[in-house]
Amino acid sequence: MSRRSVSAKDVADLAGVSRAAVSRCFTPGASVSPDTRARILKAADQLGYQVNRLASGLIRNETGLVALIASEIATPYRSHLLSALTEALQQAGKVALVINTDRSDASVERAMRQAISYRTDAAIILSGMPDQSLAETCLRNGMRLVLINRDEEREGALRVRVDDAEAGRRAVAILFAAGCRRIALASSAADTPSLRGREHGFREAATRSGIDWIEERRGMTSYETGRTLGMALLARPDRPDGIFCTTDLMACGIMDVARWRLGIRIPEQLSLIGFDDIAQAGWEGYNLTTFRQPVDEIARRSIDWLLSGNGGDSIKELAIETTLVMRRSVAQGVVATT
Amino acid sequence: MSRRSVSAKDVADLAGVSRAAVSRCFTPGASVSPDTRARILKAADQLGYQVNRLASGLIRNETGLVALIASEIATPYRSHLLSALTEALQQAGKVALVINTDRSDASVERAMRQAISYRTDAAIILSGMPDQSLAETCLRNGMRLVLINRDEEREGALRVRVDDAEAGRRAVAILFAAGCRRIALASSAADTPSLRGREHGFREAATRSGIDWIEERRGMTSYETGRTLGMALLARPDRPDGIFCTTDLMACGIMDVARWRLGIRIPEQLSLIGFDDIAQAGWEGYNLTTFRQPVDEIARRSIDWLLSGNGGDSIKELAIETTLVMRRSVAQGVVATT
DNA sequence: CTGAAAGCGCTTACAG
DNA sequence: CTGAAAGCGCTTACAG
Repeated sequence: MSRRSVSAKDVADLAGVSRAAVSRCFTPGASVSPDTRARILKAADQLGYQVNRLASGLIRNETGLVALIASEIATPYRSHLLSALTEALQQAGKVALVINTDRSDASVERAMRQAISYRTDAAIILSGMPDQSLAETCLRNGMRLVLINRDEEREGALRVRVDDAEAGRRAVAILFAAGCRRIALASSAADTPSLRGREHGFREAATRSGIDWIEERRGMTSYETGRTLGMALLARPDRPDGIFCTTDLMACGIMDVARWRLGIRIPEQLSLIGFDDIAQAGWEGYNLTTFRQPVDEIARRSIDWLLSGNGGDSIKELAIETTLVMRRSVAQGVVATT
Repeated sequence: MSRRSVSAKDVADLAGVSRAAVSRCFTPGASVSPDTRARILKAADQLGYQVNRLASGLIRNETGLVALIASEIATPYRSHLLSALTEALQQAGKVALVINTDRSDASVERAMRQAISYRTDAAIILSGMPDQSLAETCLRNGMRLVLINRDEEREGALRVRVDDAEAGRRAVAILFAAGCRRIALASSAADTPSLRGREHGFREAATRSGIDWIEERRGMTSYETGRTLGMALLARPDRPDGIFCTTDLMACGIMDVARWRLGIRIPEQLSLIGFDDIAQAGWEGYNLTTFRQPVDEIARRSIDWLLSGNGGDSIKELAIETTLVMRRSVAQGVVATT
């Protein structure tokens, strides 16, 4: 705020060269003689010179900034994904601008405008959805768009999708094979694309199998909601003996309520399957069987796409596969299912 | 990358005014007649104009960017703090540039250079420490510096400290009051200022009280380390009946190993106290008595300081108090201690 | 209130 | 290989 920082001009003066030479010295692949390069580098080091990315972004039309737009970023799954994304971005020489939203359309819109303001090279959206016109504005400005676990498509954007429905279907098969005869779907009322997919797959397979099933959907995706869900599902006389919970975080809540409040033994009296494979699912206190989202792969492939020029016919959809992580929250059934 | 985005010139042309007028229209407090303002706003909206913060940052010498430098950002405590900081920053009209480090000096240095490159208004450092000269470079450039839970001071930077040692001392008193007669300190080998403070307080109080105590320090601060610590401390015949663990995350590991591997009942056979009050500490499966770090307060006060001009004699240190959260991991002792 | 002009720090053809 | 010059999109005195 007070003093201005050292500029290329300062370095040029000290090294006895032109400003252009200094610029070239810091531009990969530009031609500078070894001698002047050495002089410039020395002067730069002496002065503590750091190229001003604001100015260079302005004329090169590439800032190195990538916006990460998400809600509930302190949540285990989200923070893991954010961390992977940030890391992958850094590997690629970019830097993450993280913008918190409250999942309302208005806040997503505000976030997108921020991204435009800073002329980020791309925006990766993990929650909510910008409307079509705003997305077009971004694309028109040359900004690339990645939508993670979103439903709708946006012309020119990359959609990253996980096989949610398939997981829901497999969960039913696993519970059935474990000997469960009355199963339940537990989910939040958040109504996001991912949740919908998992719910849909479950319902489809459960209905088709003819097995006795119920469902419960409440609140937002949180541990607390899991507890509510657990009480609603397990405090009744005809309680289910198997539950597929659309999120590990909620599954932890269900498990705790079952175990500590209702005295239900897991997996002997209740089989439970989650989704995400957050760190806690692997903790000894939970040992939750779940579907793992390959967070690092999602991050890596998203960033790869971002970096791979904007070829007109580049891929528009990335299908990511989850993998089943068998732990100890499902009863040993008659048949081992994978 | 392809096309350039719409600029103030475009808006000016459409509205039939000068570029300066457009600029003023988006500068709070600048004088524009209601009539021209309306025309400009209309044109801007039509064109989808968004002020270029790169350019404005360049001349105003204020970018609105704040760097958040931290390692292990997917960890419960860190992600919570990061989330609070991001949120507070947004409330203040700033935006967070988050930079991941691996806690090595080199990576912190790289992060700081990034921050300088983007001319962030400030940098908030949660892990590691930049060397003096680099910190001075930042300060000289008018960048403000906040050090959270760091030891050393940097002239002109704000240090935010939590009463770590006091917590360590109180933990000893609580364990003693709970009837524990052989207590242990469990910590990671990470050797960060916060950990050192908590360890120091514990040792001091334990030694002074004359109670029988041991300690174990291993690995990095993680759940897994907690399990290792638990095995080391609890699988021995003369195992402690009370443990103060410097981090909730590790305490969860200790608790799980005690309960599920060694069959030790908590709190009947073992009292456990953690630190941080991460979400999991409040989960029914853990119910961990711990010291809460007021994350939102830390974030809010740090940002307040950032915003409050750089008055020469502004405060340089912020002492934050933790509060004891009594849950159910400590045995009911003779006396209730708070 | 409003516009013309200068300037922030950079990069990039264009000559030499 | 190197420098002079133009220009990126903005803001801010300076006149009017």
